[in-house]
Amino acid sequence: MSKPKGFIRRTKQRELILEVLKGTTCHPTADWVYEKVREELPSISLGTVYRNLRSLVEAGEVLELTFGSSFSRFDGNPENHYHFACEECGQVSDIDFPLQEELEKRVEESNRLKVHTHRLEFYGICQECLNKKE
Amino acid sequence: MSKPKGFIRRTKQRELILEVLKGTTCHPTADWVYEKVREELPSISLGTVYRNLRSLVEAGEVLELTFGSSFSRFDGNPENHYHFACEECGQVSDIDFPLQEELEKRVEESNRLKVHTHRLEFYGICQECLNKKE
DNA sequence: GTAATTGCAAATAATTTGCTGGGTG
DNA sequence: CACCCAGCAAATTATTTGCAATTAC
Repeated sequence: MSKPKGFIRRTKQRELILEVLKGTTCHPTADWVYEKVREELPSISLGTVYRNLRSLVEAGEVLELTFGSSFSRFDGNPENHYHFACEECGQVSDIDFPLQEELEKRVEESNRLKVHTHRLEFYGICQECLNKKE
Repeated sequence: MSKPKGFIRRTKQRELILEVLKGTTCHPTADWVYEKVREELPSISLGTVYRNLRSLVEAGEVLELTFGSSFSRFDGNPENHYHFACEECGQVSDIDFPLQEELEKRVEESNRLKVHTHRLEFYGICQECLNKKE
């Protein structure tokens, strides 16, 4: 019991991946990281990059942001509103929360860009799953 | 030039898809919509569902939310912070904006659930792309 | 030594696309 | 009757996984 359960061994590959991530302000895709690390360590495989990114995210050392189109969910209400995603059962539900229009204005003021819309969502455990747990 | 450019023809398939979406509070995946519409119209194909969802989103009649894992971007900073995604060039950048911790509390209070974290991002045109346009 | 980790390649999973015939405006 | 759109299947894209060899601790 000396090693914590999710013990992560330190390898050249993992160190390089983390170094690349810490050393860039762009928010790279897995593939970009792969190409970058390959400059140092040409033999690394894409699978290794994916596996390490996953474990780094699980270890809380790296943030993952999902964009793009996969695993989309659709909502018949086209007005902007906010969502809650349960980390336990995967359900996504609308939440009753007023639209924060002023956030967009504040972002436009402090950063020089044009905001069209924003997306806000919360992650946690839904009521049903909370009930099941006790 | 009488018809608007992105003219959308009305078909049985599209009507059914929209009806299914408007008639549910869950936030279905494309596949769920497919199964549901198939109860009415067994001959519909999954490709048609995808194509229609896409055009409905483009027409602004439906919201698309992306969850899950595809097209992830990674961030070496594991602290929660907010992002801006440029709809023109696709770049994702950090924005300088204070963390709104109190949002989580407010959601927990008005809805009975446990919030672990939240995600807030803004979409629009970045400064560089704005400059290019004029 | 042993268990985590690697590289490689094949497998998945969600979504998109080419084609050809059919239905809408 | 032109052209958008359907169905079908094959193609893409991002990501995951099985396996045998390797390496960190």
